[in-house]
Amino acid sequence: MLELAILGLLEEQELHGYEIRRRLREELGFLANVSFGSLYPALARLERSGAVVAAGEVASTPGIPMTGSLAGERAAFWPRRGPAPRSRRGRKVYRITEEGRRQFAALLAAEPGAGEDARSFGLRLAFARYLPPAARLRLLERRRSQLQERLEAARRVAADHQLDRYARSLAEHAKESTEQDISWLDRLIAAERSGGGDGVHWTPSPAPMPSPDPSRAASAAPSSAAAAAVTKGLP
Amino acid sequence: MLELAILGLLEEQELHGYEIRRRLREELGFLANVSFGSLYPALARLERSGAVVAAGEVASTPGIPMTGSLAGERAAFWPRRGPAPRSRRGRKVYRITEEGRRQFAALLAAEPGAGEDARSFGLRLAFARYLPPAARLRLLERRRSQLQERLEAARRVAADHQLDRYARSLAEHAKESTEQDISWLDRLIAAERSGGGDGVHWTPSPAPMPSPDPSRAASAAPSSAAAAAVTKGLP
DNA sequence: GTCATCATGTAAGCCGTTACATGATTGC
DNA sequence: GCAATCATGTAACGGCTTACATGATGAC
Repeated sequence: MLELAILGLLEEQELHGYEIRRRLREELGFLANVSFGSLYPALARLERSGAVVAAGEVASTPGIPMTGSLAGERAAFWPRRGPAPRSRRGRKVYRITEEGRRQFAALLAAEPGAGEDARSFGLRLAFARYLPPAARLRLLERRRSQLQERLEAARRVAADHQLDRYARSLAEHAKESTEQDISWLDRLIAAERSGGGDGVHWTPSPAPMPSPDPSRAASAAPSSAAAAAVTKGLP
Repeated sequence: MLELAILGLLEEQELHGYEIRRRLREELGFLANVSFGSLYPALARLERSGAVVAAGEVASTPGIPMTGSLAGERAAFWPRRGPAPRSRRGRKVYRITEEGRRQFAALLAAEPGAGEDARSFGLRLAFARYLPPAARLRLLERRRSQLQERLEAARRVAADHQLDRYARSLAEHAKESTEQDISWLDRLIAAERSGGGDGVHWTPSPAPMPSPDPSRAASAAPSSAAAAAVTKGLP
């Protein structure tokens, strides 16, 4: 989960840990309170598995040899957006690798058996543009059928006469918001079926991206995949 | 959390582990997939801490001495509701104690600093009838202010032009459902303020309940505090 | 010079999950 | 007798949180 979110953010641009956390908090509503205690170890894992590299290390991609000037090398990887970097030491800017893109695509497309909650779905939807249209549709429909089941359960509960006012109100509210979630999904699915074939919204994730062009970090970014809390899950 | 849910269910009637899990799944939408691997250890902890006792053991409440016939003693604690008990061995029927009621009241009233998510709130609301009116109001208002903050964050995100269609849709949906949650809460708060003072809905939890009357298990129960998933949290 | 913020990390521990192991009861 | 369901538990492990430790930079 965290890995997926991190890789998704890094698909767009290079970032350092602190900044990743800020985006997680401010832009993705779910995962709002990931702490450094889980973020940094996650980054370390990703680095060990070869999914990301810390800036300055040009990975094993040949063609861009190190100059020998570490400082110069690192300077080239400072994030360009935002106010000029203020602190320039201690920051470890991470970049996603080909292997990382592969992992990202795999995580994104993974169809988790039972453990798909709203956070997981929301996260995947936020990065849905990296998903091939068919997988996107499956994601939406899988979610829809889960919500449908939940709706039926909610209806059963709400039908219980014996609930006190609080439990009843809770049950009815649950029923109603599930209904609204479903109709939202239905709109998304319809849009996907009709206009979806245009391919406009598919940025193939494991794209051939042979030379890690530094200018990409500065210019690419259709902005962060942001999207606040669908989840009632967190604060 | 789990402890709170278990104690809440046991406030109403005696139950054995398997049945507790069934209710958790079917009636409380959150906590839908607690597994035995967490449920049984939780029950064991509660038993060790004196919050619950297994049927047959009359706790340290004097006045109802053991007859010596264990089988007879246990028979008196089979749950009376539902179809006649089919399997009659291996079941450990738990009953809440005075100490358990104390713990329940404490857990229910606890004001968790930051870690209050929808599950936690939903659970507390489901058992809100055990909360004194003032605490109930605080619970609702605390939740409202959290949602208010979330709404503002969601608005900021939704205002971002650069979102792709999926992230945008997600952000807008999040904004709208948060708005609806807030207006639902506002209705609850209003109801609480006006009609709330009647005391009708307060069953003081740590009530004096000196002799554990077996008939209570059969007759009391204003039904389980049930209420399905407010949480988008789980399946 | 000191405070707030930025920035990275480690250690302990909680809470829960999956998977495994066991056995009784009922229906066929 | 066998399978399904009911019923209880243990063991290993995973992920995330809290709390702690450290230090650079910039503002005042």
